[in-house]
Amino acid sequence: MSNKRYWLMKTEPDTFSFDDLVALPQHTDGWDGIRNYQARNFMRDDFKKGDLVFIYHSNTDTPAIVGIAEVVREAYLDDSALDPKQKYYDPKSAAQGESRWVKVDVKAKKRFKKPMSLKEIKEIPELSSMLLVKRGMRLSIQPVEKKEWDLLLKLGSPGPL
DNA sequence: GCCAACGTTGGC
DNA sequence: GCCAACGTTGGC
Repeated sequence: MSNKRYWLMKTEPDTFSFDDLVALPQHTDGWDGIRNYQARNFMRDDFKKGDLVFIYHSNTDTPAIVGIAEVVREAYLDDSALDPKQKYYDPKSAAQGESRWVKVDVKAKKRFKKPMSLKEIKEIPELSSMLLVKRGMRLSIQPVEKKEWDLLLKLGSPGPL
């Protein structure tokens, strides 16, 4: 487990919040609906069981990192792409008969006692390397460096769910 | 393979 | 609601 990696996943709290994840059985859900190749490739090729993930609320009043989750199941097919009734329906996948997208299962572990807002993160020079603060960076799944992770952990004071 | 048009993201 | 940035699509 020495090669554990760290990640950040965005979610829009109006659609699916950290609290929604916590409320589920085992605090666990499949992270489906990712429809971007770069994000998919991270999940498919690099996400390993035991990796840790910051959950980030985007497109909301105060965008912020709000908690921590753990990867509990590695990549498997995201079949929500095949169902026309689903929000994340993907006609191309349906035409192929197999989803081109994948999901992983994540389990909520800790809640930041002090959510780290995007505004605060931007004010910390040591975090200027984060993809999150780069202009125009919309990637919904991003790698996080260990030193960035450790600093955010210290600042966010993670506690029980 | 190029690239214009279009759709989405997401901060503000 | 605005709109810049970016990704995808599809005609050629």
